[in-house]
Formats: sequence, structure tokens, C-alpha cells
Amino acid sequence: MKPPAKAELRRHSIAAELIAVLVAATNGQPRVMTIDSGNALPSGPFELGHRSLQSGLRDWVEQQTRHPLGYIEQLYTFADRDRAGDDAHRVISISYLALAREGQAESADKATWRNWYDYFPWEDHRDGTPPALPEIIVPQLNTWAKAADNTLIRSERQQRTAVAFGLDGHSWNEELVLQRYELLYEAALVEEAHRGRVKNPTPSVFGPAMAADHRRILATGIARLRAKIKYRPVVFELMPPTFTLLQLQRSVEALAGRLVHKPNFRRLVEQQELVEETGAMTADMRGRPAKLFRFRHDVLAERAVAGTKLPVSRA
Amino acid sequence: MKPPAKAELRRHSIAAELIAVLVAATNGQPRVMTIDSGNALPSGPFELGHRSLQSGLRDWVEQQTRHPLGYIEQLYTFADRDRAGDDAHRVISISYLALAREGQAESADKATWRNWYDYFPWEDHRDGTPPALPEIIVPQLNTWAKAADNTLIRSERQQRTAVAFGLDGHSWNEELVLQRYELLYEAALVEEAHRGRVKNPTPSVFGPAMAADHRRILATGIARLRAKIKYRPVVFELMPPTFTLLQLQRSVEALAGRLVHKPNFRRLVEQQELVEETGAMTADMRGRPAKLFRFRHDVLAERAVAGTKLPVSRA
DNA sequence: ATATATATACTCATTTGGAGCATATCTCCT
DNA sequence: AGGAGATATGCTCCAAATGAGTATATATAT
Repeated sequence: MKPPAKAELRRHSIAAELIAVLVAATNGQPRVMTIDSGNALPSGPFELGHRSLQSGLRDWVEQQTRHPLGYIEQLYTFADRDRAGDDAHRVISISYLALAREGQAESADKATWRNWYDYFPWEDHRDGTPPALPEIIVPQLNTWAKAADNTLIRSERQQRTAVAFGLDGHSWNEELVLQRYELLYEAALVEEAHRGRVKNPTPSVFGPAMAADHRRILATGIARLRAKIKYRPVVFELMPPTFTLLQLQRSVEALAGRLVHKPNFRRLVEQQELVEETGAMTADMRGRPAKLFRFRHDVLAERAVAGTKLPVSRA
Repeated sequence: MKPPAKAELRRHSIAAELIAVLVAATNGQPRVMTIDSGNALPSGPFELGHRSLQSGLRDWVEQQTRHPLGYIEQLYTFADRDRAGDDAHRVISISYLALAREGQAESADKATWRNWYDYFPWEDHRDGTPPALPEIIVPQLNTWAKAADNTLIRSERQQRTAVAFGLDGHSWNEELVLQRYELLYEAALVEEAHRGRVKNPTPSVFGPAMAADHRRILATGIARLRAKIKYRPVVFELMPPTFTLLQLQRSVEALAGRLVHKPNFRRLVEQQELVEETGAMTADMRGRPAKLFRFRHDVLAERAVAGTKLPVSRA
């Protein structure tokens, strides 16, 4: 079979949308760029004038947020009919993960940086397991699991819940952000599962919904970033030119949503030769002044795609 | 900024194409499904009638190859204008990696399974480094690198070549399939770089071109699969229901393009409890009969997305 | 019988990864 | 002035994972 002719291709035309999960890490908190008062991610249609998907994305984000993009990586392409929102005009959503340092310049469209745990309160385990997990979320998921009429579906739901939320024997895996969100969606605990129906008046424990499936895309981005910081030195895209090892550690912890062992973190960073001293020290800090480091940009060339791992302990 | 209205979205309509890298492993060789006498990957337009991207892909592949798809995972979405082929009517290509067991049923469209090393001869290191690498490919890349007028570009080209092909100090990394292909493309050593111009009459060392950018997509799929077999038990999607440990090892080696240490391979497979004995033994083989195993499907549920690693040694 | 090919088991050294302890040097508060 | 609290930095210890080698068992082919 030959590729279809041009005329035939056009007949199947469909709109394509570009969506960005733009992440920063500021003062030890993970941040995500939103528009529309925190209700949506920056996005816009892919147009014939765009040179490439990436440049189209840059255009839209910089126009909507006046914030430049640094590192960019493709996340996923969605086209689910049932999740699109109200009616079914077909749109393909091509999502990207973008990393940057938080700047000022919030502009039109009510572009604002938000703490991403506003949208996923159950994902932040830096101060231990959030109380809402054992007290509210897990019980409600269990109720949902037991509500299945079929024994098979019931045990499958319980199995998935246990793996995703680290129950009976399983340990918490911070990378399963998307699986957890999908479970909450299936269990209709999250507001966007009721789209079109009753508006849930209690945002509290489950966080606020976002437009269309933007919260799912955000979950995808967080999951990808949490996985990636372990084997690629992407954190440095989020750091200022010069930083202390503790600041670096705090950024990693912010993204991972869990604490790491300080001595081991330092050991790994130094033995991997990811950073070099600037010679300067911090001042105006509370404790003992710390050495300032900068990222060794040449390692990007040297090891390039190869393995460069930062620790995020598993227990 | 609100999401654009429906009418506005339609104005930016663009065609979307689904492309599959369908992989099997047969008799210790990696196989890829092609159509048009090995000239293209199975593909077809995404249509309004398709329930989802995945189901659209299944429809096209099964229609073109009469071969059912098993495991499916999204690879990447392309829209580069310059790589599209001849003229510039805009198409978005959404590519997938699919795994299956090689079946009979080759049908219309000249659908055939091919050894993927036909297209990437330099990627098979199971019998040691292919002679063409040091003798032809690397020298030609060095010539290309030196031909840059700018010193910076020159050293950047040499650096990239060294990392990708494991030269001076760097070791061969089997995952860098795409980087290697891209270098060969940039250096115009690969036929498709001459598209529209002179047809290179010597396919030999650099393998044959494919339609449009299908060879690049194949490289993307191989790279993804080589990375994935190390931390997810996907090889089993390619195995028959029952197999010996050596057959399993040969499949891993076929995909990775390098040999693994047999005792260590067995140790890992067994201690991870990925397989269980069937009780039966092989017959009709040359050496000592081997136990037959089957994959323990419950580990997919248990550990799900968690880490399950198969070894492909690094040295 | 012997060569050859495969299966299977075991050992050893090194590296990696998680966790704890000890000490040093600041600021801030009383 | 002195102590509390916070941060920085260095070192040790142990257990698990990993890479590599060796030895033995059981089949087929000639």
C-alpha cells in the first residue's frame, strides 16, 4: 500500500494543539506555569506557519506567559475522545515538558507560577505521608474497589491501588504520579471525572481541577521529571548559575516529593563530577557558610546521553 | 487567554499519520515488519472514525499486514518540514512501538518481516565490532568532522562522533541508535540525506534507505526498546508461551546487539522470579535438554511499573 | 569412544547504595 | 558571653548488586 495521496490526506484533517508543562524550582518548591488563574496550562494550536512542533510551542508559551523556555522534551500525544471535555470535535494534543528558572514577567492571560502540589497534595511526602492519604483517599479508593460487582474487577482494582499507593507490602514509588491520578479519576474522586455533571464543592484533599485534561498532562510531566532526574542531570536546568549543594538537594527533593540522605547525595554529586566550586561562599545565611558551585556544562557533551544519576532513595 | 473557539481550531487543520515499528524476535534475530518490499513501515492516516490513536494504529497495521498487535507504546510525534520528503504539505507523524510474536500471514502490500540489522548493519555487535565501523564508517565521519570550516563545529562533531560510536575512551553504548543514525544523516553518508538528488548506488555498509523518514523512526524504536528491556520485562511479549533460558537470552542479545554473561543472566532472571518451570524439557536439540519456562504473568500486576531489570552488561 | 554443544551450579572480588556518626562554622537569642 | 539551633563537610560501616571466572552434567553427531 502506497502512502495516501495529498488530497486524501487533507480529507482527514484534524486540529493539533501544543501544550506545555513548564516547570521551575524556586526556594525548594516545585512550580508549574499556568494561565487563566491556575486553571490551565499554556497551550495553543499548531499552525502551518510554525517551523516545527517545538518552535510552535515556544511561540505560544512565550506569547502567553512572556517567559522564555529552556530545556524542552516531548511528553505524550493524546487524542482521547472521552476526555476532551464537552463535545467531540477532534483535537490531537501534543504535550511537552519544559524546564526553566522562575522569572518575573508574569503578563497577560493571568500567567502565574503555582506550586504543583496545589494540584496534587497527596504527592508531597517530604514531611512524611500526608495524613489525608490514610485517612481519606485510601479508604475512599477501597470503597470504590469493593463496589465493583465483578470479583475479578474488584481484585484488580485493589491490586492497582496497593501498587500505586504503596499499600500492604508495596513501598511508595514517587514515579507513579500518573497511575495514582488515573485511579482517582476512575474512582470519580477527582472533580474532572464529574465534568458536565455536578460540580464538586469540596476541592480540599483532591486538589482543584484544571481545564480539559490539563491535570492529567501535568501528572504525566511530573512523573516523567521524577523518573528523569535519577539518570540525567536535568535538575541543573532549574538551578541558578551558582548554588550550594543543599539548594541543589532541596530542588531534587521538591521534584521527587521525598527527602534524600544528605551525605550520600553529596557523595554522588561530587564523584560524578557534575559540579565545580566557584571559589565563592554564601553569606547572609543562618548556619555555616557553604561553598558555591556551578554546573559543569562540559559533562553534557562528554557523557551526553549516557548515565548520570542523582539519588532519590527507594526506601 | 481562553482556548480558541472551535471554528478557529478547524482553520489550522493538519493531517495526522500513524506509524508502527512492529518488532518480533525469531530464532535469535530481531525482526521488524515492513510493507512495500521492505521500503516502508506500516502506516496510515488518523481518521475521525478512529476511537483513539492506538485503535487507529491497530486498524491500519492489521489491514496492511494481517498481523495482530500485542503490546503497544507511543514513541514520538514528528512534524519536521525538511525531513518530510519531497514537497511540504504538512503532516504530523505519530509513531508507536509494537511488540508481537512473528506469525505467518504475510499478506497484501508485500508485508514482510525483516532483520532490523539489514537497515542498521553497524548496530550488531554480537560477533564483535563490525569491521565496517573502524574501516569505513568512522573514517568517513572523521573526514566529515574535519571538513567543517569552524573550529567549534569541528570539535563538536568529533565529540559527538566519539560519544556515539564509542571512540577514544568512550565505550560503546547500544542505546545511542538514534544519535548514530542522525550523525550519519548529517554527514550525508546515509542515502536518504541525498533525497531528490543523486541516488547513491552503494547501499552496502550503510544499509538501504526507507520511505520518508521511516528509517529514523525505526532507529527511534530500536533505541527505545534497547533501553526498555533493561528495566521492564517487555522481552516476554516477543517470546513463545514456553521457552528455554537460552532462547530468552538470545532474544535479549538480538535486541541489544551484544552478548551477555550467561550465568549472570540466569541468576537475574531467576532471582527476579520472572519465570516458572513448566515441567517439560526440550527435545530434538543438539546439547543437553533444557527446562522449559513460562513467563509469570502475575509479576506484571505485582510490580507493574516498578523496576524489573534484565541485564545487558555495560562493558 | 570422543568431540562438541548445551545446561546448570557455584565462587570470588569489586562496586554501588543505604544509613549512621562526628566534627566544624556560622547566626541568633538570651 | 554563652548556648541553642542550623548548616556544612568528612568519614565509616554494612549489605546488596554486579561483573567475571570455574566446574560439572547431559545430550547429539561422527
